[in-house]
Amino acid sequence: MATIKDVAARAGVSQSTVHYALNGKRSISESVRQRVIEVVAELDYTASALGQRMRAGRSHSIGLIAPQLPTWDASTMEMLISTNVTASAADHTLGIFMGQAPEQVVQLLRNQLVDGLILIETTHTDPRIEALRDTDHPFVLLGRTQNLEGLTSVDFDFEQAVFIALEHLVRLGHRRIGFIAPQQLETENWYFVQRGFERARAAYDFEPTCIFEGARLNVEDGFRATEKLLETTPDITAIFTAGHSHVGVMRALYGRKIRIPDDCSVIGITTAQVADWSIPKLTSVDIPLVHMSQTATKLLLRKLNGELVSEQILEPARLVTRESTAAPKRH
Amino acid sequence: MATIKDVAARAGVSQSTVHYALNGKRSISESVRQRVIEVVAELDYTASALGQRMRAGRSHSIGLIAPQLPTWDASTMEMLISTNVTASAADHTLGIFMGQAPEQVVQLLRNQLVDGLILIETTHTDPRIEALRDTDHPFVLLGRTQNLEGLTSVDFDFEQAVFIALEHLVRLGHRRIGFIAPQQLETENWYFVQRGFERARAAYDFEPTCIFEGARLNVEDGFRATEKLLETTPDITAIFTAGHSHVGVMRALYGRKIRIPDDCSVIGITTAQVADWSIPKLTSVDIPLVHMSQTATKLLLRKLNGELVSEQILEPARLVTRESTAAPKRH
DNA sequence: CTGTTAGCGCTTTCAT
DNA sequence: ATGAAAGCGCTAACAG
Repeated sequence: MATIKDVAARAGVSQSTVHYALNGKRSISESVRQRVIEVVAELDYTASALGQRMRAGRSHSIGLIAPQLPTWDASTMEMLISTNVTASAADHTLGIFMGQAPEQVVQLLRNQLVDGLILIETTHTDPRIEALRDTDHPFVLLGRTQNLEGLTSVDFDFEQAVFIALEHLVRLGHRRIGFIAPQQLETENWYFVQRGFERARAAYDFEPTCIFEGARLNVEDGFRATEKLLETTPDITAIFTAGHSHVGVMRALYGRKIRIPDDCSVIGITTAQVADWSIPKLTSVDIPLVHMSQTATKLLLRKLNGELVSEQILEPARLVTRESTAAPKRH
Repeated sequence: MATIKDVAARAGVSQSTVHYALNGKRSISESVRQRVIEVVAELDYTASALGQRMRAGRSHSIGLIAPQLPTWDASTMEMLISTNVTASAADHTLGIFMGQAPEQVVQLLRNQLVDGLILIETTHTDPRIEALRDTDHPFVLLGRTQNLEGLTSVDFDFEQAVFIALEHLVRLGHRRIGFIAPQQLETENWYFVQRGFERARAAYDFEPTCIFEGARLNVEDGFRATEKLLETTPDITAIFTAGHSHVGVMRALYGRKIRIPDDCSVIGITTAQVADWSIPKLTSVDIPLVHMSQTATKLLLRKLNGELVSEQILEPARLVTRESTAAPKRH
């Protein structure tokens, strides 16, 4: 591989001349510029990113930190792609780091493997965050934590999401509602889900049957929870759920020949892409995960440029009515 | 951030002494070693990966090249995680690059952004491969292409997979079989799927109804295909499908109150994780994608270490019987 | 057992 | 308008 030195030698000019001829940061006579361009083509020269990054003292890559080997689903994928695209557009590489101990996470920054971090699946008291808090390394939360003082975060308003989902069902006329949620008590989200539920309980008159199933809401969990639900309370007219689990919920309903939404409505909290995927399409409080990931990445990139960003962004919840909810049929 | 220079100065020794004290590649008196360790702790020194990589002339990262913004599903995620874990274990970062033009792909290697590449979703005549063929940059295909001469690849035996899936159905006694496949005629896989189908046709006596739906097999495509299938040939007793689409297939069957496997068997080609996810669990020719990704990554890492690897690995197809297939009921 | 020095490829300051 | 030289942080060859 040809280096800038080779080009300089062959063109009979200095390294800096080659550099400036290619970058236009100072004036170069047209003849010299032409000669340089020529030699660059001849030797098939490309500036080494390694050298550039070395010189700049920045690795030009950012790390996405997941606490453990994730059972990632389609929506996590959306987040990953969005983050990657945003980082790429700003000439940054995205590295994914899973299951690292908090000290290892800090180490990534200290040895300049990455310039900054995006933390996902944050918890109420997150050891990663505590480890990073005192350092002045740039990082952004995609999620929230107990004490956001001085931190930068992007999260979805889960409390409001749960509230308006239940509100939607109540306003359609539903009174007996199945509430399916995971037992991920440690996550920060769970706290807000509970709050949203309590607020809806206080504001509206309905009878929930709560089923707590699984640590994360996947298809199987949704199925099992619905089976339990229908055993306990066969007369429910609507089911609330979240994540990817509505697929399992619908499967269980189909299996018992309960039509959606005619006999039972289903409402969820998930991304538009996942909601559109189910049959019938899921009425959902859509999490704008692509947008949120993009926002988080952009905030981090601003930090990397030396801006002092300290912003807590809470993405508002909006209901999107699709095909899975309707008024309950009167007896 | 403290550098090796700082440590050397503070400890009153030379840089190389610090270096060797920390790496043990040459003998150091115990007293000096202790002193160095001490200062390292004091200054909180960590070797910069940037400097190391610069010096070594290797970026220590590998690129995963997807031809376009993918509509990735759970199985792609498995591949991604497996690749990442394997690369991490060998101290390499994984970068994901999507939708790059062939020249840009080569550029990644030329400017030393990555040391090697893993290409996924390869096609019969793949411009990325043609662009890379003449260069001596290390890369590995996760998939196949028309001319594998001199290339390194890891792929699944789709031809055999289709054959044994159909064989399984025929041996159970099925004769009227729905065959659902995507119209991804350009991919290399498709070619082998066709061959497997033809071979089964030649070997066994059954009447297929073929439905070609969608460019990639997702849930919605599977649903639509099954609806078509049941309109055309309501008396089928089994359905063959692939990818993630069996979820849609099952949904359509549920909707028509057709029981699985009692009234209709469903067989697929997908990963074990995805197969276990459905209800009932899918009988499937499992693609060992995690293992394949690991193999591909390890092959690439060997190439990066200068080994001359040129291996075409074809992972054998094995059927895993789960809950979605049974003998057809006699009339 | 330890120190000196060169050099990876680049950018930028300083000098002409 | 151009060149010379320094230096980012590291490793390793060479020299004691």
